[in-house]
Amino acid sequence: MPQEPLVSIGFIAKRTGNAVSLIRYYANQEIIPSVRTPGGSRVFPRSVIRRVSFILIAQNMGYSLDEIRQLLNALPDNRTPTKDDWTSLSEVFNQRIEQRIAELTQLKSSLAGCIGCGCLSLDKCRLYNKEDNIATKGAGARFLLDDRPNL
Amino acid sequence: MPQEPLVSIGFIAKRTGNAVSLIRYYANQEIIPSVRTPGGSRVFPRSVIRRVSFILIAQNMGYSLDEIRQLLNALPDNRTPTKDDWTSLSEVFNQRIEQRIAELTQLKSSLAGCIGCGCLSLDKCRLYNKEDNIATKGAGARFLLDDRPNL
DNA sequence: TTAATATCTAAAGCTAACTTTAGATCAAGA
DNA sequence: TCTTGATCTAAAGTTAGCTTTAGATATTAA
Repeated sequence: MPQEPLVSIGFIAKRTGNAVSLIRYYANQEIIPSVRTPGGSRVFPRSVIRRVSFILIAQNMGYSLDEIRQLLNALPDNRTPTKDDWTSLSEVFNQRIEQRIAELTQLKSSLAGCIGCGCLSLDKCRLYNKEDNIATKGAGARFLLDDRPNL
Repeated sequence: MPQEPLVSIGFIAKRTGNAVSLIRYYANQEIIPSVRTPGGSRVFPRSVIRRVSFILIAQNMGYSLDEIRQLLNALPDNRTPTKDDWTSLSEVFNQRIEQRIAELTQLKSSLAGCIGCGCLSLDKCRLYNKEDNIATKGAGARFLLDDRPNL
C-alpha cells in the first residue's frame, strides 16, 4: 500500500493560507493528525490540507472547533477522510445551510411585520426569543411573531 | 412635552430577559442611554427595552457590539429611535439577511460541486477564500469555485 | 427601626480561538 | 563550519462579550 507523502508544518500553513501557529494549535488540539520526525518536528499527511480546508469552511458556517472535532471524529475509524466521507460530511453541511437559510428567511419576514410596526418590545412581539438561541443551542433559533403585533 | 417614564435597571433586565450585569455592561459601554438618580442608581427611559431588543436581534444576526453601536449612532441626533428609525434600520437588516442568504446559497452549490468531487483543497478549488472573509471583513465572503474542479 | 432587597464600583475571571514571546534546537546551504 | 531559517515548548497575551466577586451604599417593606 502506498504511503501518503508527509509534509512540514510550514507547507501546510502556506497551502492553506494560514499562520504556522494555527496549524500547530490544531495539531496540539488533535483536530488534525501529525507524527514526529526523529528530530522532533511535526509532519503531516498531505490530506491534512483538505482537513484544514474543511475546518475553515465549517468555521465560516458557524461551527465551533469542538463541533468540528465531533464531525470529523464521527468518520469511521476516525480515518483520514475519503472522497465518500467528504460527500457525507457535505450533506450534514447542506442541512445546516438550509436550516440557517430558513431561519434567516423567517427573521426577514418577522422584521417586515414587526419592526415596521414600531413595537419592538420583547413582551409584545417576542421577535427575539431568549430561551431558544442560535448561538448557544445551535438547534435553530425561533423567531416568534405574534399574529397581530400591536403598536 | 411628555416625559418618558424612567425605569430601574432591574426592570429592564427582567423585561428583556437578561441579567442585570448585562444591562449595566451596555450602559457602561454607552450603547444604551441612562441617567442617575440623586442616590446614584441608573434609571432608563422605557424605550431602552426596545433598544436592547434591537441589540439582541442584531447580535443574533452576527453584528458585533461595535457595529450595532454604529448603526444606532447613525440615527439623527442619536435620539431614541422612533418608529420610522426602526423601519429604516430594519431595511439595513434586510439587506444583511439577503446578503447572507445569498452567500449560503452560493456555498451550498459550491459544496455540491466541490466537496462531492473529493478535491477539497485550497489551491485547486478555492472553495474557501481566505482573502475575503465573512467574519473579519463583513463585506461578504466569496466562495469561489473553479469551473471544472479536478479530482 | 430593622431587615431584606437592589444597586453601586472596580477589578478580576471566563471562553473561544488564536497569536506572541522567549529561549532552545534542528536542518540545510555556502 | 558557520549561519540562516524552520521548528520546538511552555506560558503568557489578545479580543469580544460577558459574569462574578467583594465590599459599600441605597431603597423598600414590615
